Amino acid sequence: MSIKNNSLVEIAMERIKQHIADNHMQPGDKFLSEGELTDQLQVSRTVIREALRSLGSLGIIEVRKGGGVYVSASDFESIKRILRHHYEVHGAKIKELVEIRKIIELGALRLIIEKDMDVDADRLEDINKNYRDAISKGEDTKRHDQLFHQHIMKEADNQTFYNFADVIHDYFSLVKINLIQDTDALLKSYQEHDALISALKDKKLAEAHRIMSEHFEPIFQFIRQMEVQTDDGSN
Amino acid sequence: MSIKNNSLVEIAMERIKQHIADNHMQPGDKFLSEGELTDQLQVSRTVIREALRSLGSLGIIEVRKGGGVYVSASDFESIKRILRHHYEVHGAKIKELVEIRKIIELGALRLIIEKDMDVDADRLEDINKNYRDAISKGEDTKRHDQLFHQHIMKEADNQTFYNFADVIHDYFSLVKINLIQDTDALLKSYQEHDALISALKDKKLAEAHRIMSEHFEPIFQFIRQMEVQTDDGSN
DNA sequence: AGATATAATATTGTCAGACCAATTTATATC
DNA sequence: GATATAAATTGGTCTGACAATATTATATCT
Repeated sequence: MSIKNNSLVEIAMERIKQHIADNHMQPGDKFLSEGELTDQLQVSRTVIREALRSLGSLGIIEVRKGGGVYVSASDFESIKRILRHHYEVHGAKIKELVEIRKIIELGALRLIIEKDMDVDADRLEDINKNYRDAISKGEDTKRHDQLFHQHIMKEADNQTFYNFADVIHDYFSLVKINLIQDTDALLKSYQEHDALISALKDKKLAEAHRIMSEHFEPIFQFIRQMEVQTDDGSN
Repeated sequence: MSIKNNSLVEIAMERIKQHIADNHMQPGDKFLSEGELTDQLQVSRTVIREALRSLGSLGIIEVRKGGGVYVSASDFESIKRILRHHYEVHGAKIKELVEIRKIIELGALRLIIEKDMDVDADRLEDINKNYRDAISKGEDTKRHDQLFHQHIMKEADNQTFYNFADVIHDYFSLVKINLIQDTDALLKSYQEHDALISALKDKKLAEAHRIMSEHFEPIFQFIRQMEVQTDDGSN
């Protein structure tokens, strides 16, 4: 409150946010139109439009041409956009991102087991079977692998955690990695998934952690190789 | 690329971002003015202004009245802003956030020990001594506690991880928790810090994890109490 | 009466021009 | 060469207009 917003646009943004919060508006609810806002806030349409445009790009509201203004579904799409731009301009340190992903996945296992959640083992095994089929048929395996890990995240029963993990994953997916895995490596990956499911069923945290750590080894090894090749001090 | 941007504003935003990325512009660099942009992109000033306003709120550029447009410092300040908005409008689930913080801190310990980093034990002990002094003097202890944990994050030698941890911490700090700790609890916290330093020096991961988990217990206990009190189904 | 097509209205998108406010740059003065 | 003043640049806000799209009301037909 003690912050003085110089521009009318910032004041308008604040007022609009306040209106959403005060009225406990939910995602999808229809908001005031530009005209109603100009009347209520007593500023020009220019100001209202810039405020709405900003809030739109922040993922707070959604403006539909001809349709009006709506409270936005509050996923973290705008955060992903920022990180995408950040990556395009400044790049990313792949090793750091993989370390983060490992921490997140280990964390998910911990949440599941410490909170004594019963995982949907059937679903996980189903996903993993599709993974194995894709491997043997030589199809695209990446999708199935991602689905497996994504589903583990979901089992952690923590929506905020899941959202952040999703943001990290989106950030990580920008990095193009040329890690080619042969069939043996893929089968090993499949077996690790399987062992992971067992460990989760038996609620053995240390075991699950050990398997997951092992599961991350190939990519760390790949990174180490890349670092040796390009030891020119860039990054 | 295949995404069709309907509005001119979105196209303009894309072009502007592209210009920053292509020219490898650094934070602080002067960008094109509104006039120059209207000339180059051949759209009205309205469109340019809404695009710049959006990019400004995303933390990609900074617009100074009378001074021009500048490439913004690219830390994660804008992400924090989004989460603040998100919190103001939709609130946050404190339990989920604490779980995330625990995962992050455990992850930091893992990084330090697995990467065989030698922690700056002197610095950590120094910080912790100040923490103890504040406790005995009845001063504000929170700052010292935060400093300790923040410094552990830094020791993990992963800037991206540190940035994300900082974002989470900022998000968490929005939640007002009325957790009053008496001197005994605070002293226990201090001793755990001390034990943590020892475990890090000796590179005992399991031990460090055990202590950190114990360190998080009081707040989890507090949350459980709150949940019992307000079991009316709201969140 | 109910479904359907059409017209009217509401709402957002873009444009142009004007003026104010703040900053930056150029100029004049000491 | 330093300083004060004037001019030019640049962003902030307002107004009015028209286009594009979506929603709502109306008329029409079965």
